[in-house]
Amino acid sequence: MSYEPDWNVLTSTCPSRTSLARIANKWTAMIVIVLARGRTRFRDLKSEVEGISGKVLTETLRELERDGLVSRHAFAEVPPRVEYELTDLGRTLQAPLAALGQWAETHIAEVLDARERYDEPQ
Amino acid sequence: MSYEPDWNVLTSTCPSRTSLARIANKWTAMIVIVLARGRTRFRDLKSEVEGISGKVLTETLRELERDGLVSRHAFAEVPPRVEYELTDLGRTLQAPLAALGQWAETHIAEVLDARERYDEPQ
DNA sequence: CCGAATCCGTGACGATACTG
DNA sequence: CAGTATCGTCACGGATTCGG
Repeated sequence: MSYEPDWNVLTSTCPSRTSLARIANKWTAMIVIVLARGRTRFRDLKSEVEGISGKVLTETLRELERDGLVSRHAFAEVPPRVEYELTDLGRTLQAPLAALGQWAETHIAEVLDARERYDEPQ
Repeated sequence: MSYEPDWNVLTSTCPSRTSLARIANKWTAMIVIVLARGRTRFRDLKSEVEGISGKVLTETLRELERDGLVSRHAFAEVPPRVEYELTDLGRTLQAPLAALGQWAETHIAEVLDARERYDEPQ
């Protein structure tokens, strides 16, 4: 669990970059932000992360499950019910990704101003 | 500068989501991590962010400049020299994105273990 | 030579239809 | 309801060329 300085995301062949690619992603950020509130069913996740398609939600959840960040709980019912929740490892991502979401919301006014200035040089 | 609760990255039409999409990105994260060390020229940026193509680096820097996170300084020399640095706004992103990079490096062993378990169920 | 534009292939993403 | 499958589109990303 100690920090391993040999791993460097800036090195193209370093495995840590594959992990960065997964977590530095808008869908991942939004899904983790919602899952931070607690165990959530697929359907609710889909409606809370507005605009995500079922396909992309499924794929992203699979990758997060594969990386050990999310656990999947399926119930043998009709209609089916599947719930997802953050693992202990996933919960360590909660704060960093919530910070990104907060940043976007807090600084969007400055960003929009900058875009205006950039888009109309005159 | 106060937090504006009307802005919500989970809402598909909220402008803050476009900002999240830009910052929750692996290339953005790596570029900001390198720029955090100080003003850097294009060529050095390209070699420090291993594996990034010139095209993607140019495009990402343009978008970061447009969003007011990075400033561009071009010199009329031969060969050309262009330097990039974080703006004040961009520096507020330094900590959150460095945290993501740190997370990837710190937890990669656990992630790799999880992948192994997921990929060979037996 | 460095920075950026151009060309083009691949893969991500969304929409729809269908199954258990 | 929770996927899976298929397809069409389009942005991302790499290789190459251009410009200064």
